Amino acid sequence: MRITNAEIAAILGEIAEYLEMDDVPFKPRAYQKVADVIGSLEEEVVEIYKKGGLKAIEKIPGVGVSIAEKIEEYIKTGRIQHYEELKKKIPVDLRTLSAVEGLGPKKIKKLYWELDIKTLADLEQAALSGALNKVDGFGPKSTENIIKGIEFVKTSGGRLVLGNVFPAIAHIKSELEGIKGVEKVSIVGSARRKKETVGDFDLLVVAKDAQPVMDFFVKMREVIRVHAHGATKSSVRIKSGIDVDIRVVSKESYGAALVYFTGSKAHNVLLRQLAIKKGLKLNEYGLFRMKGGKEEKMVAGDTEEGIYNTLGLEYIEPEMREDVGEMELAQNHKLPSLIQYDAIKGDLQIQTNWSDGANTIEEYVDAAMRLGLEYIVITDHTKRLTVANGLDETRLLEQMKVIDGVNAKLKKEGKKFTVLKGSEVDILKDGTLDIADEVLKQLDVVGASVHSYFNLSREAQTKRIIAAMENPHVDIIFHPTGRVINRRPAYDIDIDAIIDAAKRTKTVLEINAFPDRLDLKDEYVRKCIKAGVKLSIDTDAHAVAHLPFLVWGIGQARRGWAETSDIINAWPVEKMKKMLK
DNA sequence: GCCGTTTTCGGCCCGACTGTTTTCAGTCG
Repeated sequence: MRITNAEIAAILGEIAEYLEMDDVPFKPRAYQKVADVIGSLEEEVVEIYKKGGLKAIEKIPGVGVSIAEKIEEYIKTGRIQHYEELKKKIPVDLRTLSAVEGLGPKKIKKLYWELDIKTLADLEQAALSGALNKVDGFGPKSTENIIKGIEFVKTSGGRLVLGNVFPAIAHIKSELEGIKGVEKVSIVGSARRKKETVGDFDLLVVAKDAQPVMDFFVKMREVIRVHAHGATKSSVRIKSGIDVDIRVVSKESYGAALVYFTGSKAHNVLLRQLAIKKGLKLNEYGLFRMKGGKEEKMVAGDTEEGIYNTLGLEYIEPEMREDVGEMELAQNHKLPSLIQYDAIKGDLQIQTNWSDGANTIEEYVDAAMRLGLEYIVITDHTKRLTVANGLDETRLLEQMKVIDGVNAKLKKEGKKFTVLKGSEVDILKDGTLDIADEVLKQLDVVGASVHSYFNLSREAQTKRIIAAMENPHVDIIFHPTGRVINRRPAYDIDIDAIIDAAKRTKTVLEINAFPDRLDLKDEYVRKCIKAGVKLSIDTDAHAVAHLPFLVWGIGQARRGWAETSDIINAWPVEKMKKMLK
């Protein structure tokens, strides 16, 4: 069983919480910081250790001698003595108890000492029996909130897929925009950074008078619970099970507030530290020049650009604000120029009712034209995928003739839109394909993907996919890692070997834009770009309603620092066709 | 416990809201 980064991050995070319980100064932050870094690290810590030993571990940002030794200890022995000792002292299910809203390390410690509460079940019993009420600092209100918090931990738990819950927040945004006196409403937080999953939504509102906004917000029809209802800040849970936080600021502070509430937290900490170095102070109201410990003058605040520029930085796009090296690039004015949200010219993966899609080729053409695309590629499943009514060679050839007909009609009507011929060919267990080469070579775009034998060994799975890339007609590997967020992990593959092979065979790797796929994920996108491997952004639409999913794929590409030159379907179609095999 | 173009010692990001404490700690983002 491999030791994962998530596992190491979780333990370091728990150490931070234990230290917090004892009011240890500064160490909790050091541990928490490393936990965050490792939680979002590209490379497996185990691999880093295998390659470079203890010294390599120490090179991870935030890791010094002491934490590096603890990580080594964990890799070698499967446990960390220091952690075991902390846990022995207060043997509680820290992870689960911390997940209860309003419960932090101090309260967890207190409840353990006073009532011997170790688990969520203990906590629930104490809350329901009224025992909780009698503990100093816990009143009836706390008990009530804890009962609700326990319910949420039990039923939901975890983050939701951004693309799936986004419509709910978009609706709330438009409702708020209708309130008199509201000048602007922005969706901020991880949703603005286009993280693939979100724990909550954050909204920023510019309005002269905050009270009417607060009152409207907590009384909206979709609200099922109000966590907080303050003068400028409120927080609720809505019917789709997600929390929404709102904050009202004045126009002068809009840029500072955007920066602050967009995050990430780690990115903000870096900005603040930079401000201090320059004798400034940054908060959600603005950037201030300091004198004798007091704010002397606001030097920026109404725009994000103003904040970044005054700090000597190039403007950093939200999708890059993750403390993964963007600050240094911004200081040196070397940020990549990210692909724009309107840059995609055609969709390279679409399933029609020839296989398991819901709509006809013509219906996709209409919908794609309305969205401003210039072309689409029809890529129905092939014969091995019988459940999807996959096409064999005969039906595929037949479909090509139909597409010729559609194009002729478009031309006759004077429409500048093209339908390209493609396929989503199945990669069989041994890496061969389920459609003959002489048919594949007649297609404009051949995508190949894995839909079976997800559990092959890393070696066999990697070899299988590379074999498909070596086929002279395979242009793109669709959803290269096969993960489905919150449902299924990626197949076990050696991603570096896949990327090397893609480079060597001039095969494109897909960024599948379907909200719960987003496959490749952001860190692999960055790896591809570093390696010079080209990418495509495709919806994998199974209905015309899925075509707008492009936005999630573009978001993921931007999180991977992709530029227009990296994404083949952002190029003129002729240039793209020339690049394909 | 970590870190360094103000430092190898002495710092370490900042503010709102809640609940219960009669003046503020804890939690959250």
